[in-house]
Amino acid sequence: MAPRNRRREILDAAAPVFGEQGYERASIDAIAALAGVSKPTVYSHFGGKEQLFRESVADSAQQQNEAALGAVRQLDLSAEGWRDSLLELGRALADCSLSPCSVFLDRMIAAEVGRDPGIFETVQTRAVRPVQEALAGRLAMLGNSGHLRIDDPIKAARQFVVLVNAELPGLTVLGTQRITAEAFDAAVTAGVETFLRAYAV
Amino acid sequence: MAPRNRRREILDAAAPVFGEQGYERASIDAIAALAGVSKPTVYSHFGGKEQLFRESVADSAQQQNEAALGAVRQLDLSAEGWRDSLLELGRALADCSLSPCSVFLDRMIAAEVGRDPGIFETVQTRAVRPVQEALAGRLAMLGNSGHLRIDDPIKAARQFVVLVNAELPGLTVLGTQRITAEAFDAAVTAGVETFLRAYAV
Amino acid sequence: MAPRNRRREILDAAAPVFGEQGYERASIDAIAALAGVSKPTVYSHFGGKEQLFRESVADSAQQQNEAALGAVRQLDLSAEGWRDSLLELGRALADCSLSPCSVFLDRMIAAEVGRDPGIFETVQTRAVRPVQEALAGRLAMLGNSGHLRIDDPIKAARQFVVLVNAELPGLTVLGTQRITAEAFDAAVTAGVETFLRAYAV
Amino acid sequence: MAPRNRRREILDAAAPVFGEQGYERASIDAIAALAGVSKPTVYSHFGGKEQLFRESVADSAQQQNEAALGAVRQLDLSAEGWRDSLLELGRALADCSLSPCSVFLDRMIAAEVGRDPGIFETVQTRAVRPVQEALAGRLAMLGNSGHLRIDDPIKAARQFVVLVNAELPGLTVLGTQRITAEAFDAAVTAGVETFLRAYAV
DNA sequence: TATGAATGAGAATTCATTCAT
DNA sequence: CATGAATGAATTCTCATTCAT
Repeated sequence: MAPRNRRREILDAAAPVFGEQGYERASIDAIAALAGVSKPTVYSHFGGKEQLFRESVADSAQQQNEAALGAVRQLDLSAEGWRDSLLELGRALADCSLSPCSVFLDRMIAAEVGRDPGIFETVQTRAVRPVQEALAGRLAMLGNSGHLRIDDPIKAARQFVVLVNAELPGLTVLGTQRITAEAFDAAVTAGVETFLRAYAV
Repeated sequence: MAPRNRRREILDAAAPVFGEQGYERASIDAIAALAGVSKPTVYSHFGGKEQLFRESVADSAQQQNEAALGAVRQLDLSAEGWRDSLLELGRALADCSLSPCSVFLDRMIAAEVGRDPGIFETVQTRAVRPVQEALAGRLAMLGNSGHLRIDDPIKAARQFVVLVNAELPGLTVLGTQRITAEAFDAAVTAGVETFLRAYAV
Repeated sequence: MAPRNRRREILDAAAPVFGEQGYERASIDAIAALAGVSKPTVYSHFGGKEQLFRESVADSAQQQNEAALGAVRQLDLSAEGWRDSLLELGRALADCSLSPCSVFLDRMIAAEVGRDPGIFETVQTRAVRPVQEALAGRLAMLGNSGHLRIDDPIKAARQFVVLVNAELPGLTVLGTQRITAEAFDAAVTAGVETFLRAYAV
Repeated sequence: MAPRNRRREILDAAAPVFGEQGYERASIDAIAALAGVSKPTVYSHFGGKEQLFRESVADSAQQQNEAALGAVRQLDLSAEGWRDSLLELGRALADCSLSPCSVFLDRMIAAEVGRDPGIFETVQTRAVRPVQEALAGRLAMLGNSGHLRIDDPIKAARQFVVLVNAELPGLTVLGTQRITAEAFDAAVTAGVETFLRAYAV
């Protein structure tokens, strides 16, 4: 009844539809139906499919950002806890990568970057870089504490992320298949261990 | 006149069209026109758009496979040469990842894996795994020679690949933008160095 | 603040929008925006697009009527002045035909008479016939004074009008293009002269 | 069965639909249905609504041209017959003006000239001017034979046409209503007589 | 086998019109 | 009264796919 936040409802419907069907196959009809509104309402709020798509990507990037940033901020820098906490951070970031939101983003930017290069920049700016920089900052602190040997914190952060995620695309068929907790843990641990072998003092 | 290899001509036309436009936007008309044949000819050879797409993906995966396998086979295992050669292999694999063929595959898989998970398996089987296994074999040999400490060769191979490619998507906007030779070299070198820090004896 | 004459404001906005875009293309949105009111206000005042259109046509016909009637009333019937004055009247009527209001009416009638024959009758009753009758009356007086040989005043009036306007549609592309004063004068004069050759005693 | 001339069939269907409904209201659906073909066939033959419209107008102008030119060519220039023949020509031209084809053209150019000024020029070039010039030629011959006093043949031709048609729009509600033969004859005769009073020697 | 011509199904988008406030 | 928000219906256009030749 209460027509509270149509915009929010439409965005929440757009993300999974775009994510599952892709930009072209996704129909405004389907998004409107899932949002429980009519097609013209979508148009009056977003202007058109392309704009809705861009806003949906930006919105998902924002959510992605917040989730990942939260994880990074919880990294324990203490001498006793940092190793376990780094593994935990690896798990959290890998979990973020498997979230519907992130799977959606990955698929969309891969598929649509040719048509609209702007979305790549959007996602980089809103989600990837902030997380990378936050993570780089933490790694630098671990460097300063003498726990890690960090020459270039941004590079190290990027490598941490790719190592942690190295096996997941293959195991989850790009996020479309479930995975056991054990397999997940093993994959993340393998990445973190290699990172530590390369960077630990 | 001589309709020698219609099939080959159509596949060669399909890859760039699918690669640039994506599955949905690519039209059989465009592919037929680029191949210099008429639409029904495409249908008589491939049955339909979906099948043509699958065969195009498989075909590109095959090419991708051959290029990458060639690079792996040239890895020099000698005591004097293996380090430089490993860096060279990193460059070659990263170069493969930026080839139109590979960019095409990445985009297609990302876009269509939801609709047809089979293509992921196709590409894994035809391109990713053979290369991974070949690379794993070489790394194992370097382990046996005492140059590297390789516990799980497949895992090491996967990590080598992700480290080598870690920076490239960001630098090239997923393969859509050119990059200077210096930037390319620096990115690859950073990956190989980290790999060596983690794995070298 | 004072919502004095909403009705008038909407009619004044409707005429140019209908005139420039045509019935179908004209949107209530555009009219409401130009009038500075909201869409439902238009509906509460006029009931719907069709009715608004009819009222707009009737309103324009009224204005057209008044302008043309004014010109006819100024015809000088004196022995010395009637010839020059008749030419002047030709100019005035031709000028009316080129007014935005008249161009609007012509376009609307042509476009919509099939859908709503009533608007033709409206315009005939409110604009065409009153002018024709007034002009017929004046021509009859010139007949009575022995200056013209008028058998059927209404017919003569109609012929006067068509002769005076004979060249204008072609020269102005149905009122959409400007025309020089010389070309205008020559066109009107040619019509009046032929009228006089046919009707002058 | 025999898919002889789709193009012709579509044009023959387009004219009445555009003529009765106007450009905007006319739907490709309706035209396709009347032509007995499917929508995409219309698109493959004409590219789009706008182009179909232009071709339809040009086609109607051509038909209009041929009918009217035929009438003009039959004008009898002999001393005994020219007066009766001129009246007959008036009837023929007036009849042309009431043909569905001509009514269509008049409505379309009036309604759409603002949106697409090109159609006005098309109709002028293909239908109006050729007829005007042919008629002007004939009137000039009657001038040379000493039957008429023709100063400017083109002007005379234009005036002949407007005089002959002066009453018809009003009587037929712009060609949408039938008219008795008597009324038609009286209207045409009135126009021709006035023309003769102005131009006969 | 190759093709020109045709089509059925479906997509984005727009707009007159109506409620709830 | 005036309005912001919402919708049902309709329209143009595209495309994969199929016959008849």
